[in-house]
Amino acid sequence: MPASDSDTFGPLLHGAALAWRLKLDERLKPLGMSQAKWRTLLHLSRAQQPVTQSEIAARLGIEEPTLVNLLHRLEDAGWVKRASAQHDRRCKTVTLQRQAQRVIGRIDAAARDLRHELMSDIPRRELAVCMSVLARIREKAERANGPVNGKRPPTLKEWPK
Amino acid sequence: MPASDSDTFGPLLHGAALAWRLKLDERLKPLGMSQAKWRTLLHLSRAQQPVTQSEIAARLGIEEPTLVNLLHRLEDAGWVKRASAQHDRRCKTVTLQRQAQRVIGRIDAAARDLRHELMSDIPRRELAVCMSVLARIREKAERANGPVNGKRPPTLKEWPK
DNA sequence: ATAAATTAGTTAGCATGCTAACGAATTCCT
DNA sequence: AGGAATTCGTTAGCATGCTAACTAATTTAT
Repeated sequence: MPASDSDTFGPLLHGAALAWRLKLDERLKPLGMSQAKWRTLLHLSRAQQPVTQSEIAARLGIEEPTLVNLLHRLEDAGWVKRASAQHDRRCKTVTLQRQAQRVIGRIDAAARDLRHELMSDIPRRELAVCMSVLARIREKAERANGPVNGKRPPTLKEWPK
Repeated sequence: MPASDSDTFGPLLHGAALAWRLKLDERLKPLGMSQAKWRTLLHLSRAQQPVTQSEIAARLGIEEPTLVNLLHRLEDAGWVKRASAQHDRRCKTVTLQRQAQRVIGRIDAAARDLRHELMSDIPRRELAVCMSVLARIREKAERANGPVNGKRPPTLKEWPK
């Protein structure tokens, strides 16, 4: 079933992304997990060194406040622990709890299964084309003559009045 | 710049969708608009007949409660008005306000411009392949052996205790 | 005719994302 | 040394999506 003309690119893109996330969330829910949380844990489990919040945010491609929120939920549920770093008291290091290390394999498996189900019968070539298109679009959307000033406007405190 | 192997499909898909939405929101913000609101208005402006909420939700591919929320904001901002339908007192019809009809052209233009900027230099063939891949993935993610029971569980009231 | 089922919309509560603005700590520059 | 700038994490407030559970109205079936 080819994508019809009435199905324009924008909605199709958003719809596919949303449907994927919801389906994964549905599968992970019995494990007390969700996509965003899982991606975070996955990154932590791969890191050899202790990791700071800004590193995680950068790696996941989300903003710091978003991550703070996410970590709150992960911490409340006992998946991770935060501690102040000694070398720099601004930083906090985030580490996996025991429980998380034990369960993470099963969670990864569920995510891998879904990925396989969704993409396995799509020819390699088509997938490659699709990815390159998406990469170009994301690239442009992230640049695309944004607000004229590349720099953020000064904070109120800097211009006190 | 081809999508690298390290950029796996999932994050790429979500990233592209998010980046697109944020960029459009950024452009529409000066007009007091956003992607979700604009899609809703667009549908209303195309409809010849008065439209009910469930029709809109179905057309936009979102759930009813999501739409209720959206309409609240649109109504508060004076873009649309809701009224009870005569033929069926359960229904409400949603109509565009004057103000909306006047501005909607400019909003569409902004959305069209962005679409053009993001996709214009991508070859037609590649776009078609990408869309067909996305359609297949969305399709499967929406079905993909969900919760075993195709029917929703009964409400508490139906099984009073 | 009436009890049961369905449909339309709502409310409540959550998840995931954002920007703006801020405090505390560190680094940089003179 | 000391003020300015930067960096890290936070809070507050919003937007967009979801599911669960509800009320009110209508339709269906007995």
